[in-house]
Amino acid sequence: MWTCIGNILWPKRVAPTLCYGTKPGCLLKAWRRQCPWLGAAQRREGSAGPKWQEEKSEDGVKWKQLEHKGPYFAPLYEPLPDEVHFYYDGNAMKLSLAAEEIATFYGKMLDHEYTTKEVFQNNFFNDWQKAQEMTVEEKKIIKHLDKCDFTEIHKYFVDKNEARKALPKEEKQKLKEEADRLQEEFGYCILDGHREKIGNFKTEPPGLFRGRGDHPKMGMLKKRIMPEDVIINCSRDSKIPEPPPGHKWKEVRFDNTVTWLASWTENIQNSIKYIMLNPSSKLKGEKDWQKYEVARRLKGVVDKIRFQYRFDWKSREMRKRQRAVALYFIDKLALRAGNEKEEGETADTVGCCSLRVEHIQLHRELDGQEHVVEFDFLGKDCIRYYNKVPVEKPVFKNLQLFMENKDPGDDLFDRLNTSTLNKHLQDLMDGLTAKVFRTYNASITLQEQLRALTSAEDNIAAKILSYNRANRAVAILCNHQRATPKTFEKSMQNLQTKIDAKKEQLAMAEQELKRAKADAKARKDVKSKSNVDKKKKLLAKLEEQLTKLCTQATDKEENKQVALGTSKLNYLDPRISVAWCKKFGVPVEKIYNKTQREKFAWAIDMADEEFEF
DNA sequence: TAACGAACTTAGGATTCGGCTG
DNA sequence: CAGCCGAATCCTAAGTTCGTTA
Repeated sequence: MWTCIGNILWPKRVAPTLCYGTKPGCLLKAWRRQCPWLGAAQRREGSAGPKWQEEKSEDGVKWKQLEHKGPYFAPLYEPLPDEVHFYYDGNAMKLSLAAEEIATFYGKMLDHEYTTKEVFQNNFFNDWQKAQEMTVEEKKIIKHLDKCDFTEIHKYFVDKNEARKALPKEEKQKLKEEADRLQEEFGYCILDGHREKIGNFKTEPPGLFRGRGDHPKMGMLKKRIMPEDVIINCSRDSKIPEPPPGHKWKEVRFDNTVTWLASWTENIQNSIKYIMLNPSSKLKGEKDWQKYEVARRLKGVVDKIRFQYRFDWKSREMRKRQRAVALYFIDKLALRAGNEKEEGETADTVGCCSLRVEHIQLHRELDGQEHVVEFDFLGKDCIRYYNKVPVEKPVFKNLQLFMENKDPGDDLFDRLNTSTLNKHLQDLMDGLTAKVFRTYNASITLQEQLRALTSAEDNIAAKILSYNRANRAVAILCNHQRATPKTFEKSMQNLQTKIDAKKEQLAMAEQELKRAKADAKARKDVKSKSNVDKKKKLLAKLEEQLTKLCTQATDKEENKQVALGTSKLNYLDPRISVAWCKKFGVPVEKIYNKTQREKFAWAIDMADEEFEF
């Protein structure tokens, strides 16, 4: 009934239908009822009775006990050796400690494209010149960035890196052991009696802010986090973490309605950063499970919702029409919700609700298709979304209406925002928000594609290729892109060389077969006949190897700019993959690596081959 | 109801690892 | 054994969502 994964007992094969159709909150309760270390086992020990369980199901409570060591702080800045100089206007200049540290941030990045951007340079220079970073004298001298010469600093760090790489084995081993020791000391916490891995146990080191895309704040100084900036969260009765010697925490609090262990406010966007648990933890696993259960509930009502929004395309109310068209995009194209963003604070990116007129173009007819919408905008992380989509006629007509008398920079959906959209979705299904559609459509697509692409008689390699294709279909739907790997051309060439070599071998084998056949015909003895068979077999083997290489090449080419990891990690119900593995005899290790197996431990244990999303 | 803040998930690029090859 | 390459891991930015406040 129960099974131990890592150091946690999980319910074995919780029937997925058990919680189907209930509120998200009920999932947790069902889990708790069945999870021994949350319920029965504790009671048996007599340490906690029903009262404990009651407390546990208290609204918003995430844990009962939390103990940890606090975050790890990287060592302070080490000044440059005397022979490494910074030059201003051709003259060597010894900088104050603070100013020098910031100079090294820039120097280290010299061969990065960032440092060629004007915004980056200006932001850096502005922050560098601030009083608390540069002394008055330094500020008097250092007036222009283009007179600053960081090349010696840059070289120093490049050399240092090389030296580290060239270190003898034992030295490297020592460094590794030290890192392991840190992981051991700071990398875990005790949550409700179980040792759980922390996701990010180090505070973020200082440096220059690297925003994505055209970020107005790129190059600004990201300050060093000190214990005095950090809030610790743990249980009241636990051993309170010790701040580093000579320091104090900003605050120690005991809030069991949140999941973070420590937090601080970051100085670029003034937002809060958190130390949280690793995805392998029960806390995160449970959350993940819930997420997919909500998506599965959407499966039950999605037809109704689709009918409803089609109906709303004809509504008298503009508000409703816009909502219905937006929802159609979110559903059909898996667009993100698209919150409004503060102008000038971040890069100019949009999602569905924040689309502007300039982001779409309408074509009554395009490439032989009717009512085509051409999307072209920058989404999350400044990744371009470009797509030409034939839409249903009422959608097309509505879009024309929404765009009437508007400037390119105006909102397409001017009567809509994410909050009103989500409010509406909440009415359609408990727990439904815009992002659930992405999860649902991703997972259902994987399931359908796997069904369509997998043949039971295929070998393992072919099955994995099918899996990757299904995975890729989802990644394309969700627009998960990556920069073409730097080594792509080269590795593609290598593969091509292999293919060519194989072809040559094949041609040779063919000739040999021909010769063997002729020989057999002439001699008509057993030996020459068996030789023909041998050559035939060799030929078949080579042919198989060639097709394998060719599929590999196709796979690689198709994957050039597609990132499979994001959907695998965040959108695909792992139980679909696990069930597929079991059904087709594919070892789960072929699909999930070690980290992924840890994250999806709950699903690997729970799903049998019958599982259906 | 808009603005803000908090908490959490999702994201791609950078860095490191580890196995293979010449 | 160095040097290369793809995979794994690390890193932290950038989203979504929801609750609170003015």
